[in-house]
Amino acid sequence: MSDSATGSKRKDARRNQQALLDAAAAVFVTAGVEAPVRDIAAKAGVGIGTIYRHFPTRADLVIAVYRHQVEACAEAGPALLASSPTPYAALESWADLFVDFLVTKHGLATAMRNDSTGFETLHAYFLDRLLPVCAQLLEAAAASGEIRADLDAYQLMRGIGNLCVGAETDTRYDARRLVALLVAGLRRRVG
Amino acid sequence: MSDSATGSKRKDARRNQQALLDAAAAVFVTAGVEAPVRDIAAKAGVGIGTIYRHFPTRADLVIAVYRHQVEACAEAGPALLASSPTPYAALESWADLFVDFLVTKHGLATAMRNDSTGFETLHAYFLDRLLPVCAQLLEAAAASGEIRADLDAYQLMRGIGNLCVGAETDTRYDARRLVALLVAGLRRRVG
DNA sequence: TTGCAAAGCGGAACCGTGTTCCGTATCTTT
DNA sequence: AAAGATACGGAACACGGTTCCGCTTTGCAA
Repeated sequence: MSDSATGSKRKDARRNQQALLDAAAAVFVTAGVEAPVRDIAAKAGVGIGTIYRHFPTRADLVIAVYRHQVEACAEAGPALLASSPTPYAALESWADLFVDFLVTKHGLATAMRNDSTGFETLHAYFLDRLLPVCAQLLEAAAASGEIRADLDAYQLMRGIGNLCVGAETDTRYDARRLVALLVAGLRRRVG
Repeated sequence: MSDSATGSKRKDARRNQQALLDAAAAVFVTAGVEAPVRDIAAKAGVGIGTIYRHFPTRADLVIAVYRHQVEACAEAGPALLASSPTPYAALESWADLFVDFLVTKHGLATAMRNDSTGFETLHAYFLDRLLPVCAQLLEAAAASGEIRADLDAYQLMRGIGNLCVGAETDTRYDARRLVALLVAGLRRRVG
């Protein structure tokens, strides 16, 4: 994942990398994840070349900015499983958490679906980190008999991600609710 | 919606418009809905200016190309309601139909979510035409007591559309199934 | 048939974005 | 202080959408 690991020899390089991370975080909030690279560079007070040296692809930058939150989301999985009354309840809560994360990051979900720019890496990162967590929740809920076992974690993750697309720019659309409905669709009937 | 209504004075203008529609349809199949405008113009054997004169925005072109199929989808709603055993079954079938339409049009769903180019018009067209149909199905199924009545047609439409994003480029992802699950989530429990 | 105004055409040119590349500046080490 | 390594900046290029305007075609009228 590039040299995002903050370990460089030169002081200016480290300073610039941090400046870029800060600038990117700020710009992402106001202008969305797809903000022009030039804007981020400008905000950080560095040239365009510098941004590309530190983060070879846009995805690397986005990942670096959101790494902590993705990590938190991943760690919440097992935690919820331990603290919830049933595995299904844990799955519900985790889905909520994940949706919140996607929706509050202006355009993140949309960006990840955008075939255009090299966002496949981003997609891959999310999958790598969160798929196992989702799978664990899904399996637990299936094992407890609360849900059907015929949907794999990959599809559920993609489905949740997709439902979040554009959620932040449309007040008539409530992604969290639709995701809840989707998860509810997994539930065995009769209950 | 522009002069898409094939009524022009000059013969060459009408010919070119048809050539553009044919070319666009062909290119959409092979290169997706987001194919470069230049490619479509080239395929039709006309200049770039011509394409913009006939279809002021990309969306107008896309709409013109798919108008028939959208129409068919709209008309299928009432028909299914009449021919299905229950309103809920009709809703299920219609969702399937709609998903098929979106998924088989290379990138249509994705394009509609793409904030970038003027695809809002496209979005608006789909909504105008299909929302009432969806609403009717939803209301019927709610009235029959098969589903909960607390999700409006707009959100369901958006949800279905979103679930179809990227479905054609990922063999591990089955949009139809997820949409079925979402619809199932509407169902009242207990059965 | 011919003339001519209206309608339509083509594509060069412009804009905004991502990305590359290399001469120059800065840092670190000795 | 000098030299080598490292990083920087931003001009330049690629690409796709869109505009604009001089030129061509068409159809009507004389």
